[in-house]
Formats: sequence, C-alpha cells, structure tokens
Amino acid sequence: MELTPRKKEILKVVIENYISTAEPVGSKAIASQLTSKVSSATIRNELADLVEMGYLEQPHTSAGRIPSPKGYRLYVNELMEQRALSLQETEEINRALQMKMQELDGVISKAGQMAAALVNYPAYAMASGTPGLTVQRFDLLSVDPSSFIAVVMTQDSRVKSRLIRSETGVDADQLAALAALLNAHFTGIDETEMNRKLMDLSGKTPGPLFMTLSQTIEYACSVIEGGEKNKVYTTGANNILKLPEFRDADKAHELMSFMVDNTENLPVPPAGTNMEILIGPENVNEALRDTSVVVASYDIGDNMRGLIGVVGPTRMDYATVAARLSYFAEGLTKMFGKQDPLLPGPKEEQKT
Amino acid sequence: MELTPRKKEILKVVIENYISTAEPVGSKAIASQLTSKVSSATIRNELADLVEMGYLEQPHTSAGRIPSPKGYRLYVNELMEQRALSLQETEEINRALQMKMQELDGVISKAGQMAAALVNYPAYAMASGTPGLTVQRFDLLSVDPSSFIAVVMTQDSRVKSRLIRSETGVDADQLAALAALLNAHFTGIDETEMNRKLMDLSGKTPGPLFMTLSQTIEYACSVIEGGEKNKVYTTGANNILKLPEFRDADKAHELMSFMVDNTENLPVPPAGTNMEILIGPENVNEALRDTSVVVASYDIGDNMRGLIGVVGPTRMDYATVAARLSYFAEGLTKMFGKQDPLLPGPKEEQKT
DNA sequence: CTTTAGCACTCCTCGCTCCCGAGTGCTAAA
DNA sequence: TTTAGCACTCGGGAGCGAGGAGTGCTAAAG
Repeated sequence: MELTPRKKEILKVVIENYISTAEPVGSKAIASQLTSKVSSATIRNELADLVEMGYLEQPHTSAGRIPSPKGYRLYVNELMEQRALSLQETEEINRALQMKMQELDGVISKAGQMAAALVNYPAYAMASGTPGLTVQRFDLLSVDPSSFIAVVMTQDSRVKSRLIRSETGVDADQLAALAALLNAHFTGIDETEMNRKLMDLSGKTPGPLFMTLSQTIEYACSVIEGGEKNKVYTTGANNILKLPEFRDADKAHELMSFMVDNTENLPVPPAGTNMEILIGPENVNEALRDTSVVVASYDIGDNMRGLIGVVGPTRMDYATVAARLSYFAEGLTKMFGKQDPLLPGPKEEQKT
Repeated sequence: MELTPRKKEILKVVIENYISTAEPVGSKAIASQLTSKVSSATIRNELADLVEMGYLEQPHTSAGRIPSPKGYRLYVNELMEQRALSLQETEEINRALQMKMQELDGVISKAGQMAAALVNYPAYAMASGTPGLTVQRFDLLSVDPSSFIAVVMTQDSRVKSRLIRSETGVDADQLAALAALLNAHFTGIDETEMNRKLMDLSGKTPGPLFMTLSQTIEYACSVIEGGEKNKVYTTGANNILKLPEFRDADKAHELMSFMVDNTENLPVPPAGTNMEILIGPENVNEALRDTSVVVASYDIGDNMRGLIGVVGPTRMDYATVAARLSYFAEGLTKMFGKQDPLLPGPKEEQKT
C-alpha cells in the first residue's frame, strides 16, 4: 500500500528531526513544521498508522516516535532530497583533493582520513577489485658485490623497490642476465605461477644465482600480493564518541574494536553503482546491526576501485553524508583519471 | 626527608592495589597485605603522613587513598620491582617480532600496532633523529619514450621508486646522462641544497631535460623529506574505553582526538636512555596531564631511532608495560641489527 | 614514643518513592 | 475527516534514608 503524501511528509519531518536531535519526535513538533496546517491530533492518527506500517517506532507509550530502519530506507530511497553542497563544502573537499599522491596506498589511506574528516564519522578505506596483480617489469641494479636493488613495476604501473642483500654475491653481469630472465618469464603471471616457474628453474640454475632469483621473486610476490590489496584503513573512530548513541563506552568500544580488528568484514559496495547505503539490519555484520554504512567507490584505473565507507548511527545524516561522499569520490576518480602520473588514464579535455 | 621502609612498603601496596582495581585503598586492606603485622590504625597514621608528604591523595574524607603523581614517581623510581616476563609473554613478543619487514614505514607503524596489542593501551610509533636524510644513489630506468622509473636510494639504504611521466619525453641515453648528473651532484646533500643546485642548473641545461631533472629532484625531495620522518602512527586508541577512568565519553574523546590529530605534540623520549616514563603532570601536553606515557626507543641504524610510546591512565601498570615495551624495543633493535637487509648493520656474532 | 583498640563521624552509593511533564490514545463534537 | 479535550502512561530527576566503608581522634597499652 502506498503512503499518502501527507504520511510521507510526516515521515520525512520525523526522520529529519530525529537525525538532528536524536530524540523522539512528538506530534506537536511535527505539526508546527508541516506545510499544511493540521492539528497535532491529526498527526497522532497518522503517526499511529505509520507505526503500524513499520516505518516508525515508539520507544515506549507516551514517547514520541523514532524512525525504524524501514523508515530510513524509504527516506533514503524516496524522500531524501538531493542535498546540494554549499560552495564552502565543495571548496573544502576540493582542497582536500589537492593532496599529493606519492604512492597508491598512501592515497587510499589518506582518502579514508579525509572522508572521516569530511563527515565526522568513522571511515574506512580500501582498494578492491585487483584481480591478481602481476609484474610488468623487473629491474635489478647492482649496488655492491653483496647487494642490489630490485625494482618491480606492476601491471597497474606502480613501482616498488628495495635493497636486497645477496648472501652469495652477484655482479652486474649476473644481475643483467637475471633481469632478462625475469622479464622473459616472470612477467604477466600471478603469484602461484611465479612460484611454480621458480620451482622449475631450481634444478637448471646455478645455486648462488638461484638464491638471488628466489629472493627477488619472493620480494615481487610480496609486492603484488601484499600491496594494499586487502589492506583496510580505518580512521576517525573517535568521532563516534561525540554521538549520544555511543555515550555508552561499551557500545563505543565494541564498534571501534570491530572496525579496527575485523577489517575484512566491512561491507563492500555494490557492483555497478558507485554508492550504496546500508541501514541498520541491512548490514550482514552483527556488529554493524544498529549502525548504518555509506559506501562510495572511485575509479583508480585498471579496473580497480577504491572504496571509502562511512560508519555511523542509523540516525546518520544520509543526505549530507551521501552528497559529500559522492562528490569526494567523484573528485578522486577525476584525479586518478587526469593528473595521475601512475597511469596512462583516459584523456579528458583539460586546460592547465 | 627520607621515607621509612614501612612507609615505602605501604605506598607500594597502595599503588599496586590501586593499579589493579582503580579504587581507593583503605587501611584495612593494606594491613592484610603487609609483611609485618600491624593494625589498621597504625597504617592510618602512616597514611596521614604520606598524604601530608604528597605521595597519596584522598578523594574525600572517609575514602581510601589513591596515589598522587609524586607517589607514582617514587614508585617507578624506587619501589617498582623489575618485572620478569613470563615465558609466555616473551614468546608472544618474539612471535610478534617475526614480522616481515618490507618497508621501513611499514615496520614503524606495525611496531606501534604491536605495542598497543602487547600492553592493551593506545600506542604511537614514529621514527626520530633523522638529521636530514640525503640521497645516496639515483637510478633512472627507461620505460617508454614518455615515462621512466626513478629509483632513489637514501643514505640509510632505503629504496623508493616511482614511475614518472615526462611531458617532454626522454630516451634511454638522456636518462643515463641525467642519472650520471644526479649521482655526481645531487647525492649526499639535503633538500634545500638540492633545490639550490637545481636552480643553478636551470640555465645551463636544455629545457626539456631540465623539466625531467626537476621532476626527479622533486620526487627525491619528497622521499627524503616525507619518508616517515615526521609521521606518527597512532593505534589501539579503542583500548582506553575499557578503562574505568575513561568511561566518560567526553574524556575518552578528548584523549583520542588529541592522539590522532595532534601527533607532533606527543612526547619524545630522552636522549641517551632508551626508555622513559612520564607520569601525569610531568607531561607537557595539556591533554596528557592526567595520563602517563611510557616511551621506548629502538635503533634503526644510521643514527636513527624508532619510538614506541604507550599512553595510559596514571594508574598504568608501569612494571608490566615497561618490561614488555623494553623487551620489545630490544627485540626490534636486534632485528634491525641482524637480519635487516636494508642496512649493513653492526656485525654481531651469530650462528644461523 | 609507638602501637592499638574503640568509637563517633563523614560521605559516597544505592535503592526507594514521588512528582513532573511530555506525549499519547480515545472520545465526542464539528 | 479533522479537531479539541481529557485522562492516562511512563521515563527521568529530585529528594530522602539506610548501609557501609573508611577515616580521625582519643586514650590506653607496650
């Protein structure tokens, strides 16, 4: 059954009041905020209906109404107005986007930090959709007889390097040969395959050289695997302490601990869209059952997406959070597309 | 005036009780834990003295006593017994030390995380004492006409690299020349000097090449400056929520926010020693005035030190925290000295 | 001079009751 | 269908008193 327009308006008022005050909303308060002038008694009748339909809840008889998850859902889907960001807000976000990006992981964690700062809720950030990173190119640079630098460029054009000490010692010629070997046989393949090939070579290669080879492969594996693929950065957890629903230290602790420890269980966003809102029990995670999560994604390029998620009470200011987050995510996407030196990126018309 | 042995023993009992219970300690409880059998009345007399001398405080008449910062200080300096770590504890720490260290910054932040986990208090981690890092060696690897990889090895043997897109385009020969130039003139000097030299060259170098040069230098500067020198990692902040003194959400929030935002104001450890304890008002930071901080340092090599600090209530279990932290820091120092492939490191006798 | 028992006193904590007021649900009239 | 009126509900806070842990003091004993 469809809700009457007036019911919707009432629902909206209740939700928006509750979002800003965290206190049950009474019929009188609603009456004064409605466009049409009706008495509080009328409102009460409507409220009773809305409760029965499951859009509102009553903490106890003789208290005002608070929204139920179902109510929030309706609000988010239909009632919520596209919140236009103020000039000030956009400027703030643009300023945040000016950050220098030195390394991809740095950007991801920074994005999380900024998201948290932007909305004053805890946030998490991660990259997703790296379907098996591979190495695109190896370089080995001789430093001294007992050590060399391994430079690994992954197929998404990130470059990592590290000094490796060879126990056996290698000279520049050997390194060059090794590099050629690596580039010939170890590029474009994933970790397990690398290890397999390494095994194959174990007999056919002189011992000392093989040692060095395997050290290099080990490093390469750590790069493509450990990168920041599964790393989840959590920030701004302290923000929840300001919220009345988390005045209780135990509750706050529970959520915080969950967010920092249980990082791989955080909701990931939908495929296709670039923003999702999960309200209360819509979250599969037990610990997030009475919080809401807003997740936005941005393109990093090379079919990878970055994720920024915001965790807050169900009484979250969805309009603002969604607006800011999506603007921010769009900005990040643009940033990666345009000025990113890491990636070729789609050329956009740009006048600098 | 010196304290009598009995006063010291009483003080010790009070502190240790208070540390474990967070509740004022009464004369009767003390009497039952003292080695010499004395009555509670005697204890009361002693307690009155201790209060007068400033070692103890009384929340209100007719409550037990709690230690004052001065009391804790005496305890830490004289009374506290060197806490021997149990086998289990050392094993746990040793296990933590097995971590792979891929990158220095990774290790530092990880050290902080582990420290927090080890003592169940919030912890922060940073590196200190990098007196102007310099570049030891440059390598430039040609990727394609419009981009190349810059590899920078700092004088403490860390290696960083990144793909740089050159707007003008450079071929391999040019890169080789550029690398030679860089290695000849831009190694061993600090950031400001690099920029000065760059200025000098601005006229004498062909435009396109100069562009590439300055991009590279810019990157080098970001490495030696931004590295992890001033970066402070904070973790485990959620731990404070378990403590009764931070049941109050406002208090907890204050400390947490301070720790994450105000990172550069965190106490740094003393020169010379490798561990310091700062109790309550001994902290210069307003926000840390009723918390205590235990800071330990470990050698990273190349006259750099890593710092791990633990922040907790003044009622912190100093003995345990100090023991674990120093054991952990020692372990880190050893780790860096021994198996660290990043650094030559002091040769220790080692039979592997 | 130190230690101890005794005792009155202090003051926090907890549970209880009671009151207030916001807000409801219902009824009856418009 | 809307509205005014009114009795009712229920949470929250104030006020009160009992209980108890712990003190400070005094006076006697070692």
